[in-house]
Amino acid sequence: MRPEIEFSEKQVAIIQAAEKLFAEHGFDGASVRDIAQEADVNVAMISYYFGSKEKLMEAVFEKKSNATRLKVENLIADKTISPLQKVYVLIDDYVDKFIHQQEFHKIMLREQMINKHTPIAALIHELKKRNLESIKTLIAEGQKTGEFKRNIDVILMMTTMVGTVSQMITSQHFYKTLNNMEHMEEMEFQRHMRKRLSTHLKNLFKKMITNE
Amino acid sequence: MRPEIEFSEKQVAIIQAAEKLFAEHGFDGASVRDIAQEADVNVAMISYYFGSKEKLMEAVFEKKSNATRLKVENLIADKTISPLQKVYVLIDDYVDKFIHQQEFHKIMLREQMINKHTPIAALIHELKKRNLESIKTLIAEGQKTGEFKRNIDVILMMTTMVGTVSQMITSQHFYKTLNNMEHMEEMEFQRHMRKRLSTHLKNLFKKMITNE
DNA sequence: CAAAATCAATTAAACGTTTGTTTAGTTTTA
DNA sequence: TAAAACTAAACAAACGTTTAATTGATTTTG
Repeated sequence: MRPEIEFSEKQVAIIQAAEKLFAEHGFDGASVRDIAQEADVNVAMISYYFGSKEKLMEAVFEKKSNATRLKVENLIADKTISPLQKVYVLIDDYVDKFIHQQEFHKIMLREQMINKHTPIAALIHELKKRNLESIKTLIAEGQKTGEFKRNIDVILMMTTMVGTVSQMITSQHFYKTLNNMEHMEEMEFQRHMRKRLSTHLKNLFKKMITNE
Repeated sequence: MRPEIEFSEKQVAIIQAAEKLFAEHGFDGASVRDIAQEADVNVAMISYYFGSKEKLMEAVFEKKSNATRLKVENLIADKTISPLQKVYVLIDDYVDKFIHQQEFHKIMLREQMINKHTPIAALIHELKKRNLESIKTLIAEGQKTGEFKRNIDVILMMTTMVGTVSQMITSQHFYKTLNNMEHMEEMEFQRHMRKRLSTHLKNLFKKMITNE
């Protein structure tokens, strides 16, 4: 296990600025000069503290992935709701998170697209593996109670969930013009997308995993 | 309708080189110098003939999208197979194309991720809209024969198909290590992926669109 | 018909910009 | 006073694009 690293005030400012600008403009789109300006810090401080832009990205990602991991593990451990309800919460959480942090998730998608084994790809890998394990135990739980059927392909099930949401976000401009929603307020459109994605995925998952 | 443009020998060489290198290294990853070398042509010829790297990409994309459009339209018009079989063929074709031209499809994904209304995004947009129309008529056909049920959300259905395949390709390295397949031959792994994706999507679609 | 002019094709080289990073100092802190 | 924090400036590499000159072929002209 990695020891927790203490960050100074300026380091935190840099990480926050990076998180914001990476999320808004992507990894390549946010230059170190932009980030330094946003954090009100000299450009050289980024290399000084983090070594490189890439390492800075790792720090940002590590911060975010810890939160995600905890949330999923707490959901699985919850004894007050049924396995199917947990799956529904999982879907809603994922849809919400992706919609509200679109640009940041796009960075993750881009990073996974590269075949290179970058440190960031390794971190994403680690997070996904952990979450997949949690979800497998959740499915097993549902199978024990008889709610879920046998022979569920959990990996492809998750691939479909992540893929559907990603694709929806990725092609949202296409979706907008297709439904004459260009004029719609951004917030309203996000609510619409959230609802429609959630409904679609819950229907899909119910058919995939339950006995009728 | 756009008039067909005649390309000289060198222009064709450039387009082919670009198609190859874009597919192997992505848009940013393939420099104009690399492309010029591959086509055995001076760097300046790219700007001279196509105006810019971006415009070159448009030419490459346009060439490819014509083939796709024709294939889908021919499938829909086929009177020898049932609507459900057509959907299955559609799935297989899409899975195959994506698997065999992974890097090129990644370019399309990246291009759609950018919110900017680039000319390439517009071309993708156009192609997708056309294909979506074809598929809607296919679904309507199946509904008329009673094979398919009413109230099918075609847009989200396609989002799930495209998204699932994209996500599988995008995270294939993760998938490999998860199943201890790092050692597997690339061709064999592709066959495996193709089969598993195809099966999963056909199951999914059958449940989504048919009455039982 | 041959010479001259015109135009597209082609080239090597340079341009201008942007990028992440490093250097060589200076200031602050302990 | 020594180490850490911080800075302005320069650096080096890569990129897409443009320039200016040359070649080759085709057309115009005398």
